[in-house]
Amino acid sequence: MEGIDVESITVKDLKITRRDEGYSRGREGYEQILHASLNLLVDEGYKAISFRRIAKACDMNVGNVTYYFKTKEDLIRQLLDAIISSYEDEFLKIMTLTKRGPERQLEKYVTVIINDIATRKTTRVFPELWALANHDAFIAERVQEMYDRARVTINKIITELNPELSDEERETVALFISASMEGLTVFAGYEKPWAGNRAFLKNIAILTFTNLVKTIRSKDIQKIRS
Amino acid sequence: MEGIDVESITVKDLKITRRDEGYSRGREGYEQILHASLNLLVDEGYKAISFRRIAKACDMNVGNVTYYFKTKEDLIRQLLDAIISSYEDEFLKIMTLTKRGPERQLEKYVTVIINDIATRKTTRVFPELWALANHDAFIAERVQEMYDRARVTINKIITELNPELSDEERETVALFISASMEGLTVFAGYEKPWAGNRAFLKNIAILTFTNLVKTIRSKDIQKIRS
DNA sequence: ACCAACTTTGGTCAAGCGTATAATTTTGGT
DNA sequence: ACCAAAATTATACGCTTGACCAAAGTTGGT
Repeated sequence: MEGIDVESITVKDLKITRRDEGYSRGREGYEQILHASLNLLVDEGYKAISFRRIAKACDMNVGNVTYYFKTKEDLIRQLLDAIISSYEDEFLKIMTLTKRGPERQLEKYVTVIINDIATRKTTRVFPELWALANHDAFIAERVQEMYDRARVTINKIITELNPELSDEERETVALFISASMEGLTVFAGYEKPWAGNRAFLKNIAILTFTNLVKTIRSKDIQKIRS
Repeated sequence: MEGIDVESITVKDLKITRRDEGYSRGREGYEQILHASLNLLVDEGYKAISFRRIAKACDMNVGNVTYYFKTKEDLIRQLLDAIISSYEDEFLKIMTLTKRGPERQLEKYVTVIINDIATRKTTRVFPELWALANHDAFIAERVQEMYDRARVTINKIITELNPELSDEERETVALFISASMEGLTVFAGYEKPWAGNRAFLKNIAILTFTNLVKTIRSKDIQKIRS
C-alpha cells in the first residue's frame, strides 16, 4: 500500500528559528512558551492566550514569559510565524519527494491536504489565522506568503498538464484549487460534521481538479458573462 | 443586462427577532447594541467586543448594555444568531426568485456567493464565525444549520442535472461545491490579494462545478484508492 | 393623571490583563 | 572556584474586563 508514506504524515508543530545567544536552558524556556501558547490556541482559541495562562502552563513566573517576549504582539507574531513556518517546511518536504508525473502529483497534493485538515491542529489553527489576518497586516502578509509557496507546486503541475494557459490564468486556477481545499477545513476538519465523508471528498476533489486542469482553456477563464 | 438583480444585492446586516415585551425605546436600544457589536466585529475583530466599547458606541451606560444582555456569552450568541439569520434570509430570497433551469441556477449560485464574499462584512465575519465555532458548540451548531440550509438549493440543482447519484453522494458533491466557494473568502474577499481576479474565479467555478455535477458518477465518488 | 412596568444611570466589585523592575538564582566559560 | 551573563522569581502598577445593584427617570395603557 503506497499511501502509507502520505497517510501517516502530520505537520510538525512549530518551526522555531532563533536563539544563537543564551544558555540551553533559555532555549528550553523559549520553546516551552511557544508550545504552551500553541496548545492554548488549539484548545481554547486566541482569546485564551495570555501571559499568565502561559506562565501557569509552563510552571514558570509571568515575568519570565515577558523576559522572552517583551510584548504580547511580539509573542503572537513569533508564535504564528513558527506555526506557519512548520507548515511551509512540512509541505515542501512532502511535495518534493515524489516524481510520478503531474497527474499523480495532483492526487498526492489533494491527499496531503485532506489528511492535514483532518488534524486537530490544522482545523483549529487555520480559522484563527484567517480571522487574525483580517485585522493584522503583519499576519496577513505572512499567511499570504505561506499560500504563495504552497501554490508553487500546483502551478508546476498545471504547467505540465496545460501549457497553453497564461501565467495569470494558471495562477488563478491554482488559487481556485488551493482555496477549495482550504474551504473544506471548516466542514470536514477534525470533529466536523463531514469528517466521515473525507474519502468521498478526496475522490471528488481529485476528479474535479484533474479534469479542470486538463480541459480548461483561456477562453473559459476570460469569458465575459452577460 | 439581466445580471443587475444579482450584482447589486447585498445581505441585510442583521435579522433581529425578539422583543414582544417592552416599550419601543427598549427595542431601539436592543437593536442599537447589536449593530454596534457587529460594527466592532467587522472593524476590529472579536477581541474588540466589550460591554464598555459597545456602550460608548451607543452613547449609553455600561449597565444599560447588561440590562439587555445579561452576560457576554448571551450577547455574542444573539449577535451571531442575528448575523446568520440575515444571511439565511437573504440567501433564500435570492435563490428562490429565479426559475431558469438548473444550469443557470448553478451559475447564479456561484455569482451570488462571489459577490457576497466580496463584501467587507462577509469577508470579516465568516472567518470569525469559523474560529468561534471551533470552541463554542452553540455557535458551531448554528453555523452548521446555516450551511445546511444554503445547500438545499445546490442539492436540488444536482438532483436535476444528475439524478443517478445517491442521497449521500449528492450531498457530498453539494458540500464540496459550497466549501470551495467559502474557501475563496480568505483569498478573494474584500481587499484580499486575489480580489481583482474574482471574475476569473467566477468563470472557473461555474465551469468546474457545472462539469462536475453533470459528469460525476457514483463509481467516481466511491472509488477506493490504492 | 396615575402608576406599574420598563429603561437608564452611575457606581462598585473582584479578577484578569499587559507591562515593568529590582532582587535572586542558575549557568557555563575561564 | 570565580564571576559576568543569563534566567527566574516575586511583586507591584495602572487599566480593562464582566457582573452586579440600588436609585432615578421614562413610558404608555388605564
